[in-house]
Amino acid sequence: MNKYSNQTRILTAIDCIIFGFDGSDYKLLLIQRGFAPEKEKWSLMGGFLQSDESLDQAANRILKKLTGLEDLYMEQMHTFSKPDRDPVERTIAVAYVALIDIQKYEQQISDKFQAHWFSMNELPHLIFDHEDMVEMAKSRLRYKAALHPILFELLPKKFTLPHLQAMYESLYETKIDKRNFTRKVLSTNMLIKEKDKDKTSSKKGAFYYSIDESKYKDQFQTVLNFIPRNEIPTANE
Amino acid sequence: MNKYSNQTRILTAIDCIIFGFDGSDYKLLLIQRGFAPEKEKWSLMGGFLQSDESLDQAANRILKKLTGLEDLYMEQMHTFSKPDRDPVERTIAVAYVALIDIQKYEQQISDKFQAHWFSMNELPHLIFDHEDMVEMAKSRLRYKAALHPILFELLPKKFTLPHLQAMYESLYETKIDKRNFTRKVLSTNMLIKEKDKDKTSSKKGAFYYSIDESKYKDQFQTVLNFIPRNEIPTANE
DNA sequence: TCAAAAGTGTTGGTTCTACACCCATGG
DNA sequence: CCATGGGTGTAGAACCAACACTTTTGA
Repeated sequence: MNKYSNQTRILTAIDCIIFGFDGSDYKLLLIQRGFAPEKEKWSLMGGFLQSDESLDQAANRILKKLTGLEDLYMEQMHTFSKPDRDPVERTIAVAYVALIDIQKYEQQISDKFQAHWFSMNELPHLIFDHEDMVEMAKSRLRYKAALHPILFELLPKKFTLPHLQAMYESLYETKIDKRNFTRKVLSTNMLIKEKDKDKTSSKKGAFYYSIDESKYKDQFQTVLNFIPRNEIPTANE
Repeated sequence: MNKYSNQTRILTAIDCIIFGFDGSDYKLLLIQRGFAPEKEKWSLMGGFLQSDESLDQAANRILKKLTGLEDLYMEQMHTFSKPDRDPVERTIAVAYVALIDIQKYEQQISDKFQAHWFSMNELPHLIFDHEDMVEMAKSRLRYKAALHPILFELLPKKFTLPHLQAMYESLYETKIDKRNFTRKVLSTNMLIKEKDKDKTSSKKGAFYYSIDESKYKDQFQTVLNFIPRNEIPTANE
């Protein structure tokens, strides 16, 4: 097999920005780095691309190893490449964004790995350019969630309308009228009303809803409008 | 300097999908590959990432070398990584999308390089996974252009409203009502009406317009609606 | 003089936002 | 029995899509 000559071969890392929502705050799943440099500092979950796998495979491998979870919503976000971004050795990093249901994660594993959920507004300092990655991921999430029902990936199987609304209000740091919000959300027909109620946050209790998976998939790419127009953010990057 | 051990170091390529619009058709700028394998086959403009540059720098370097153009609209799209995508040697490829004004390109160079504009619907076979890249780029362009005034990057300094409308109609393969279209476009205040007319495509002639750069930049990230709702495509990827 | 493309307003339907009160219940 | 959060309808404004005729002028 011929080879390209006189070209630079470098390391490719994969870093995962993992979002969760606990009912009132957005969270990021971070780990304490187990090796030098920056040992014990907090970082995104990451690893190196191996010779026989694609980036998607690598991202799934890494996420499974560190959280035990598979088949998550995950997509490639951006490749970071400043020559000095890793002081050890030239490395480019492909950032992936995953959205996961915190409850599922907590059932799956507890502290097998030194992973920890941090509130978005109480993040520790992160190594390398991981803070840049997080910023871009937040901005992309805000952009995308304004147009597509992507935040549903963060929800547990059963959730309430107030829970859903809190998720949008928190992401956009705004208040939304609950009558308008309910009407818009239900008009998509993506939600199925359950018979039971969540009584943990009020005496009256709020009905649970679940996702109608087939309608959800159909409509995933359609452009929605859950957020009032003037709250739509100023796009990605 | 310590190094990470036992990790795979691989080549990183940059490939550029370069869109143009000639007044009636979308075009892609392709080159005939000058080295084996697949010598003389058509391919996207590409090159390898060097040790001292970022991906953005590399993409600009490659584009300048091959077209002579600088300061183009260009953004990173996606990183392709199937292990066997390049039969010579494991290589990941970061695809960039550029939008350029064909007229500017034609002034700048002619055939210094074996580059050629192909109509989107008459593309030759491309090497490796370049056809996948083109498909993704088309789909992303359709998605993004439905929401942001990004197609303006394809226009010459002076253009007419029928020209602009043809650009949208061609991308979405649809007819748009010219009264509604004109009203929407002008209501953004991004266009400046010139005093002269383009008489090449009608006897009456159509007034030239140009971009109000500052308003364009302000509004680049706002969500527009030039395309009727039911023509908006089904999103990226 | 006529063919061919440019330019221009209105109306009806839909969608959006703003807004306030009653309901159910656990304590 | 009352405090707390859940649930629901309407009206006015804004926006959108559909629609047809007049203008200009080179050939």
